[in-house]
Amino acid sequence: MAHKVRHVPRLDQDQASRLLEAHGISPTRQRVQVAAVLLARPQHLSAEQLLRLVNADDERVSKATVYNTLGLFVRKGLVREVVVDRARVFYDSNAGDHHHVYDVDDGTLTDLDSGEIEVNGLPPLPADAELDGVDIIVRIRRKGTRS
Amino acid sequence: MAHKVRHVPRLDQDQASRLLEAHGISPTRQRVQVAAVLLARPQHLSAEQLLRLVNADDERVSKATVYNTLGLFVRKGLVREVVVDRARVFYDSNAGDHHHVYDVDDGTLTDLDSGEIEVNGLPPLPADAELDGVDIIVRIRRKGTRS
DNA sequence: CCCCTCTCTAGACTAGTTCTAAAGCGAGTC
DNA sequence: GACTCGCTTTAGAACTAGTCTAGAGAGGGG
Repeated sequence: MAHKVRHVPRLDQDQASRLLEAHGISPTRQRVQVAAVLLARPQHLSAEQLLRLVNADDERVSKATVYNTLGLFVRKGLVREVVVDRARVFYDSNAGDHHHVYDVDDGTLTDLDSGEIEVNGLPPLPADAELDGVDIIVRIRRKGTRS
Repeated sequence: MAHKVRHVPRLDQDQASRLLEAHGISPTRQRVQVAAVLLARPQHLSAEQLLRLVNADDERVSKATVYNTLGLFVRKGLVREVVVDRARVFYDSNAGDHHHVYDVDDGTLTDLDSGEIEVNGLPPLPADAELDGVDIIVRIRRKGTRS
């Protein structure tokens, strides 16, 4: 049992570093770890899941750093924040233009390619405002779970 | 200073009661108070704002009751819950089909008539699922506030 | 008047997130 | 190599929105 096992899929460090730099983020050890886990594949993770996953192997990144890092990644456009309900914020490793289907009953979030959906008739914005994004969340429920 | 002043716009009690009953909610004193304030006009209030407003005059409704009552109103379709960001859940006195513009900088929420906006290409749902709703939030930012 | 059910309440509790103050790190300079 | 400066990370405390609990109240039959 002495060999090192990685339980969590990760990008390799160089690849993660390059992604950070490409977004103007200086690649510290901790940021690279967080990015390596979150960006390993298309997925939606909460801050806490990510904290657990990052520290699941030998790494050590503090809670505060995970939160700071996620905030930074979002501001820099590397990942996307998806707010689905009161108690659930997900970080989406796919920052591209797409929307989500949220299953209210089991809490899962699924991507919706933005090619599949189309929005027309967005109103003109106030002159001093600019568009930050359009979030569409399609909420579904298992049949018969209405109160 | 001895006269009773109502600082907060409210529906009259009978009207509020009737609205509750029409949605299958038994009109207790507390529920009527909450409804009278929230439904007085089209608006978006957080649970805490509502708690303060309801108790601003002579009324007394506890925090737990305000939360329970809002949850009930949402389940019964009397009001709508709008989740815009991590720390902000609004209750919308307009439960009809419409969407929202959220100003990221000042935290205000504005209605978008659903006639103005149109969504096409919603994917087919899984067989055992039904649509709970489609939320569209257009996020705007004052120019030059990008980090 | 009693009982049963539903509702309300204060206040304790929880979870998720942010804050704080101190320590660590790394890139340039001498 | 040692010094400095600014940025980053850290542990843990603090904060906040919301939920839970256990007991009190209210109202409608019978």
